[in-house]
Amino acid sequence: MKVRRMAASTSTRRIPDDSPAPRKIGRRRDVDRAADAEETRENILNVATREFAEKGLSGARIDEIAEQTNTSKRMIYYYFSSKEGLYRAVVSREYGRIRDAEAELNLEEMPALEALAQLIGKTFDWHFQHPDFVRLVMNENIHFAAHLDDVEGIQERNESVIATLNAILRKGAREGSLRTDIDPVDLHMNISALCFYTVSNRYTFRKVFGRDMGAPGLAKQRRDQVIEIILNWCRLAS
Amino acid sequence: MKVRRMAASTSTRRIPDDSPAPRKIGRRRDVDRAADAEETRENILNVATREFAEKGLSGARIDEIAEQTNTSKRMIYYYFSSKEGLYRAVVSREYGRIRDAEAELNLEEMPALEALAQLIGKTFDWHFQHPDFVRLVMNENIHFAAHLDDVEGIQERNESVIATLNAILRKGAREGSLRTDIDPVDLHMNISALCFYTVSNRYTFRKVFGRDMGAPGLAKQRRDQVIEIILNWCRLAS
Amino acid sequence: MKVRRMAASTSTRRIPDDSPAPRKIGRRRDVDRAADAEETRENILNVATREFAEKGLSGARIDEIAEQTNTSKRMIYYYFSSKEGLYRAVVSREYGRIRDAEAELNLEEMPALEALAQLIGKTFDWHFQHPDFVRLVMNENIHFAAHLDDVEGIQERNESVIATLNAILRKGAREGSLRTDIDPVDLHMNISALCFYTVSNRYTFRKVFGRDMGAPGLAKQRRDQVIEIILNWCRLAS
Amino acid sequence: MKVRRMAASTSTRRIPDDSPAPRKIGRRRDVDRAADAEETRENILNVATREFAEKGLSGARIDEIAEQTNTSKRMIYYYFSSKEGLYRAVVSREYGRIRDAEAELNLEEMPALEALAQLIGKTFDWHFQHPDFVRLVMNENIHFAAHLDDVEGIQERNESVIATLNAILRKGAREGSLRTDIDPVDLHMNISALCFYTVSNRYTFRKVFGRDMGAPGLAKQRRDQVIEIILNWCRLAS
DNA sequence: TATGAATGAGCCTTCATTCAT
DNA sequence: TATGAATGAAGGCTCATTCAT
Repeated sequence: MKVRRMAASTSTRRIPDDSPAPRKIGRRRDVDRAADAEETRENILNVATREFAEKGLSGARIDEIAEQTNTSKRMIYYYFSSKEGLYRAVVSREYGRIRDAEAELNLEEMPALEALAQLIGKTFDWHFQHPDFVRLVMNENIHFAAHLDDVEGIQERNESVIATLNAILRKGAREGSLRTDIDPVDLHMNISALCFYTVSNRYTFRKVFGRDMGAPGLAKQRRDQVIEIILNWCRLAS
Repeated sequence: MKVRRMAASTSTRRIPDDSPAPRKIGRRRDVDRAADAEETRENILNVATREFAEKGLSGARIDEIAEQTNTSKRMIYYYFSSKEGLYRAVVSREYGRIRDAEAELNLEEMPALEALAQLIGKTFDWHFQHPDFVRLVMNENIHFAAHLDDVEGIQERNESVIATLNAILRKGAREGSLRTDIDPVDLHMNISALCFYTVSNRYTFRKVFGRDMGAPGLAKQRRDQVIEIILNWCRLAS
Repeated sequence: MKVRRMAASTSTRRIPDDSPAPRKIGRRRDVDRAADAEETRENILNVATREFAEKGLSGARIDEIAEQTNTSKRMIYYYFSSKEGLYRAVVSREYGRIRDAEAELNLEEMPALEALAQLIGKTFDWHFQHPDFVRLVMNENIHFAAHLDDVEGIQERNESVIATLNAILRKGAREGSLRTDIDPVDLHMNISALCFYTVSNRYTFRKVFGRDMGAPGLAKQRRDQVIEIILNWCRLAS
Repeated sequence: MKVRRMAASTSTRRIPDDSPAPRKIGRRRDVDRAADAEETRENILNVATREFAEKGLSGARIDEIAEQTNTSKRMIYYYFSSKEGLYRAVVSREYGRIRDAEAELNLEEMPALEALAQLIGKTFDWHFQHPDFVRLVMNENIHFAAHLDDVEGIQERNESVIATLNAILRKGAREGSLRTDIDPVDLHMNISALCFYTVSNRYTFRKVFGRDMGAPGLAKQRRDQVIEIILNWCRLAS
């Protein structure tokens, strides 16, 4: 006997992002179980990432997550033990994905100013393309970052940005193009602030000031402005 | 008040802020009912502001709010109709409180650069002293600012900052101290971003980079830095 | 401080009937208090009759009744003590209104068959014009007529119909126009059944059989048919 | 079952009817789960039918229904989504049960008058034995038949009565025993009215006229009278 | 590994009723 | 008499989680 399906009415304000769409593929027969298991886990995580990003930890519903999944609710508990466990896994994975972008930039070969500009631009783009990550970070701050404890290697991984910025700053010092009294963590903080806010506060800012920072047209301008602000701050007045 | 006791008080990570503590005062006899009613409303709003800021819309519990109140759960519905109605009232009031600070500054009498510096500092201080507001704004963005529609006069009130900034920019132009190609909304956006992020992302930033942007010692330095960054951006290179 | 008014959204399927519309008249100053009191009572009863007829005893809301009244909720309790007390007063008054119509007919001067036809027609019309009464009677039967105990003189008043029918039957016997083996209570029961059902089961019958017994056009035909059925039953085959 | 105990069992005026008593049987081991599910559904429906018939939609309490059930309140929502959903299912099922009785009668083989008499008698008996159905129909009319929309095949199923009556009328025409100007829907309406009213208005009629139409002794007489009235109406005067 | 059925605890909300002025 | 504020009790409904197969 089928129970009437609830209206579900998921939010209509979905904004586009690059999260991989949860695939509803059929079971393959010629692949071993382990692959299936990994696939199931990924499938659950993808769906959960969206839900948690959109509704927050307490707003998300296990039932709704399960429904969008290839598998059943039971599997969520099998793999992640609890709602919070799933949330933690989502946050953990999302944090793990950050900071892979800078590696591709070959910053060492550029002058410091250009390297810095490139890095800022890349950071801006990354935030802009990952609103779900931004939302998850907001959620984490609302929960006082309580679920960030056991994310393996999170500090190490993030320290690579600081190292990169430090290298740029030192090269700028050698070149005489950048100030020498700038702390790399401060630098990262300010870059982050300008990039993060553009995505995180998009909705309230639009309602209050009538300007949509996420509108495609404005994004390019905003990107340039962020670069300009940071560069103006770091540049050595000549 | 005989309310069912909740499972556990989860609010162990409270950070201090300046929200007025809900007063548990006795009934005054020489004051008419209307005053009591207003007092009851205020009392509920104060408690609810804390709870919603700390747990979010779906995370907050009406029972827990009622328990910290002078009145009963029933009165919450009497005055605010629903949980969302209460949340809306909280957000509305909180947004109404912003932008009262700048008026005290007498910016007109200062040179543009100093006026701008003062305004930035004031904005920084305001965010720093109102973490609950910052958290509520984060919540609103998570909900796509869905509850900001009927906040009366929200745009008008906030436009006053833009007007103030515009006045400063024009005076700076006359003085020859500030660039003439800066849009006041952009200016506000960047000031906000740097101030807001300092409070909003405090917890994740501390976990990931080991630096507590909200620590009393660092706040002063951060304040100066934000001023410096914005000023460097706006200042006319001489 | 005004509490936001609820949507109220009262049913839109109201069918027209002749219940006196609750008057929202201003207070008259030259009339004594007693008259005002009686007026208030009447006002409340009129509103309550509608609400109870439309929603039933448990479906009706004291708040909604009070809102449509000239006075406040407190007055309902002042005059009627409780929701059930109000319901009882409504039922009582409604039952008191029935059986006033036949008196106007001057049945004594007609031949039995015509008198009977007139009485049936009048009964049909009365039901047709008082759907709220019909609905209240349905409600009472759902509650096993538990609130009909203390309606003063209810039996006496209703016995007058039986007496009238008895008179007609006896005249019919003398005339040789009506059967002599018909019990007046049975007769009333059958007349009532045919008239009552036309109004009471209007909605389900329409949904199930596609025919609206309450449609203006059909009512006249139905009236004639009811008369025909009863007359055919009572008439002495000649 | 550990459900909060309700204030008082108000169901002291229960009248006997033939609804199947909710079975409190133990779990069978050799039957698959699906059967249990169906059983649970049936169990809930049986209890709910009684409660809704007795108290109406708004008067019935989900808690009280759950308490009389083999399962918990939660399961009611699992299977029926809401109180109204449960009510709808009850009404739907109850309407689905009607009109199964006539099939057993072999009316085709009888003369028209006898067939009609048998059908009326059967209809009377059916109403008499299903007071809960009658009460539910009263409730539905109080709600303007709002919940009868999605009862699948309700019109088709009920049209079979009309078809049966039509067949009888045509045979009567051929035989010269019945009038030819009688509409089958009208015929059904009048039969229904007399049968329905006998059950539906039992309680008010008893209070007002002192005669209990549902008393075992009177029922037989009433049955015959209803047959007589309809037959007298339809019979071709010879 | 997988799934439909089941559950206890508790959450949001409503209602008839009363109080203070 | 009249009114806005207040209330206890309970009512409908939801959620994360587990069980039986």
